[in-house]
Amino acid sequence: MRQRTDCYCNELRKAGRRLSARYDAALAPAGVNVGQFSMLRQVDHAGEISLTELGRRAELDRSTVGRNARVLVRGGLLDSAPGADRREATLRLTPQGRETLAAAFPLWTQAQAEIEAALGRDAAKALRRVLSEI
Amino acid sequence: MRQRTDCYCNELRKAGRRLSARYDAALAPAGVNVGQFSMLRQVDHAGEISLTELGRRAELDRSTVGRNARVLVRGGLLDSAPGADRREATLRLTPQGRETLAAAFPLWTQAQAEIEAALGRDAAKALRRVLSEI
DNA sequence: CGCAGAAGCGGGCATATGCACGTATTACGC
DNA sequence: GCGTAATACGTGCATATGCCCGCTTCTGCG
Repeated sequence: MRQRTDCYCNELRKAGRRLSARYDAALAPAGVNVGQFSMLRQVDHAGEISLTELGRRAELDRSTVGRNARVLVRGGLLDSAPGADRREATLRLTPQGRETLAAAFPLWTQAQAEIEAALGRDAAKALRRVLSEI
Repeated sequence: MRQRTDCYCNELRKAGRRLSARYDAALAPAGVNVGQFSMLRQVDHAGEISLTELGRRAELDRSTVGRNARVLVRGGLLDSAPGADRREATLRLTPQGRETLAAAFPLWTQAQAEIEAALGRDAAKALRRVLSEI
């Protein structure tokens, strides 16, 4: 029980916290965190999307998506409306959401570049590959 | 804004969710999740440790450690007592905590081995190295 | 057409995470 | 020795995450 072997999962989670903090700091001037930025991006890409579908794409529980979206709706970045299928709640970017995304994008790009530079191109590429296999 | 470049941070977070789910499932028979397991392990290793010190080692906010520990104290796996420095709250494993750790350890080892086998030794090693640099 | 089963949601419950603030205790310089 | 700083905590606030339950709406089959 006293072995000091590191837990892959714990290491991954720690790195996730560190990296999230870096991205959050980089995105702070735009007023969003990295999770919110990713959600805005995905909604932008889809144009209009239901919570369930967004959850599928983001690999998040639907209820999590619903709550995370609520924060952005409250903040005026997303608009939630019943879909054609009235069971669905569909999300769209508001004009303000579009502005925020536009403001956040270069900040995110910079953060991406910094990480890539710190790791090196090859290591960054390898990281992507390994993460996709987990 | 419509670029499809993946966000390193988001990929890392997603992998963290997936991997955590795997470890949590593996550890479920012991009644702990991967975060709790890691905390038990660290307390076991330290013997007795304050919240702040535990936070430093786990790279977690002290208040987070306090709340996470509370769950384990409530569950009878950890014991919380004031330290010699009466500002500090020190944690120790209870006998039940020791039992749980002993039960969880082989489950965790198995999960580790499965991940390592899935990624391959070298990739697993490379992953550790990259994660430590993030 | 009508009804059973499926699909989509919201909300409750529990845990995880970080920040800021207030309180208690200790350390240190004068 | 005293008072100021520093340190350790707990708690409130906000967000993140997943599971389960119950309600509404659709779908598809007889």
